Amino acid sequence: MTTSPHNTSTPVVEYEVIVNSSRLSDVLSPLLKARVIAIDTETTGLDPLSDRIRLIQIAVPNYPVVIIELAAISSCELSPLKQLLNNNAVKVFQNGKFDWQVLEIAGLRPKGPFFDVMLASQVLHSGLKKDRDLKSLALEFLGIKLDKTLQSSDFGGKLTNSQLEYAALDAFILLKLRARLISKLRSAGLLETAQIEFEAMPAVAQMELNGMLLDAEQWHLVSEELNENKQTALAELVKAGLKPAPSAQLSLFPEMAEIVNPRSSVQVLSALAALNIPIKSTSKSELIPLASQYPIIQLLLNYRKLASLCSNFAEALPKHIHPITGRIHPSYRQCGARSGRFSCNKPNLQNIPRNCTAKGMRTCFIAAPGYQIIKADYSQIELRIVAEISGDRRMLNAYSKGEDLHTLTASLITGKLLEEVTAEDRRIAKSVNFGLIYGMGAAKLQAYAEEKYDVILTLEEAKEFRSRFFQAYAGVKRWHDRIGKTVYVKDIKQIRTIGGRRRRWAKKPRLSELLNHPVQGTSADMLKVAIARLFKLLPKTGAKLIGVVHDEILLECPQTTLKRTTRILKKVMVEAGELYLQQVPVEVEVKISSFWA
DNA sequence: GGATCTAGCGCC
DNA sequence: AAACGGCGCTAAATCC
Repeated sequence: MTTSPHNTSTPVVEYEVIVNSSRLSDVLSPLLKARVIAIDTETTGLDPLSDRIRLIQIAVPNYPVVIIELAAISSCELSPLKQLLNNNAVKVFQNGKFDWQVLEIAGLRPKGPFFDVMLASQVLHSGLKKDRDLKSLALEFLGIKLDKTLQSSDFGGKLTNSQLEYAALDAFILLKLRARLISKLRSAGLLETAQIEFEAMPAVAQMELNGMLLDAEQWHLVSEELNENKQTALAELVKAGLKPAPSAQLSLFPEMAEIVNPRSSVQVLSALAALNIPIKSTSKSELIPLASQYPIIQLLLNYRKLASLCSNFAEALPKHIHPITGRIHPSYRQCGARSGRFSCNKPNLQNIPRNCTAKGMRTCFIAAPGYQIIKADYSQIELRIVAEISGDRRMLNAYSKGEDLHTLTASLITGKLLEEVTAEDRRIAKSVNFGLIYGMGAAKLQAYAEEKYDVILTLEEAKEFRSRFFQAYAGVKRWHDRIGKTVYVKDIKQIRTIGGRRRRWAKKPRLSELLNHPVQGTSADMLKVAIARLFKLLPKTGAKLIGVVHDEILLECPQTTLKRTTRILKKVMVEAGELYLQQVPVEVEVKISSFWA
């Protein structure tokens, strides 16, 4: 076998194909003693809910790879396999989330501890652009060239020898990769971070299978409301005088000359120029300051927002309802963001609008009959982490006394007493707090406050609030200065969270990125630890993990266990937070409802 | 004509 | 001296 890092030829792997149950038992029994087993599956497709396993490949050091033709074994004779998947050996996967899902559905749920070579490599070079498919990993870490042309070949019919060789090699290579990755992770101080990922993996896999239930009728009503509003907005826009600028090209097609597409920045730019409204771009930040002066600008912003809501959400989501389960099963990538945060797609349920219609879009996600949705989120977690990392005395003090930090900031930047702070002052303070912790400048703060919090500040006010913020929170200022030196003096290109999760940069990072990672990443670490622990505790409650949104966990819980489940959820989340926050209390807010509240 | 990039929207 | 960060999706624009 040729697997030295310098030899780039594809190694040849011994294997045996198992097509009957008596041989299955014989072949698997010596493997039961192994400490580490690598597992790969070949399936009839990529949807765990509708496709099936064709092959299960199992690789153990010093044994030929076992390739099990699953269909050839009757389900009552799978016990040797179940025994192996359920023992205490480390199970090595590439993108184990998928294998876990197909095995779970086949009644073959594997038991940890797990090692996922994809997650391990993502933890290792988080922030750098690297491919994470098995072929790339084999080449990068082992110097082995894999031929993946067979991966997309048809595993549904009669299998060729080269398909079997490919399948065997895929499993075998995982053992080599794990060994190499462990030593890389250890020397980078990333074993603990990788462990968090591995333990969260089955929770994520189960969460995807669980999915969320969308009330299609309510959704339809919301869509209609939005669509009507959009049509009205368009009519108003035309009435206000949005029409194409005269141009030679359009005059050739008079029937097109009457309509401007408000979503086309090119057309809008020339149309507004014809109305003598001077803009360089059609971006929101450029338009907002002009909205009070020109009514048409406000109408344009209004239309664009509605059009985007219609196409992005109203029309898109129902297409994702799964024909088998009737639920929406998005895909979560646990190392999707460079910070260690989750990303979510197909569809992205992490950016469903909150308050865009009378009824709301999130409220259309409902619990199944007999269930309720429990939503729990970490309270102001990023600010708490900033307090912990910066060691700012005033922030630490405020949080330890259970004070409201936004009100405190409002008092500090306006000079008012705490009890004199108005709702408006507090909104200003929120924008100041969230904006300035990562070093936002005064001009951007001004725009940000208006866009997100409906607060109008002059540039002078924004400057003043900015300087008062850093005076009031001198520890935060010192933290910024300290990290700033590491960029500009020490030229560092990596930084870590409290738990040690690393982010790297290929080129010089921006200060704001260096400030951000330890905060966002620590919050992600907490969430992952929490869902990993929940995965072990939830089965006895009958509750299911159905979603995560950065600092929020969503469970669908039987009515009968609501109290107990809520207690467990809260406890697990607080304890996960306390692993990282020593100086700041961790608070979790819970809401229970029949829908996503 | 299809693939890719950009702008602008949503979320934490 | 100046500086928010992290995502995904759709439609329009642009590239090849």
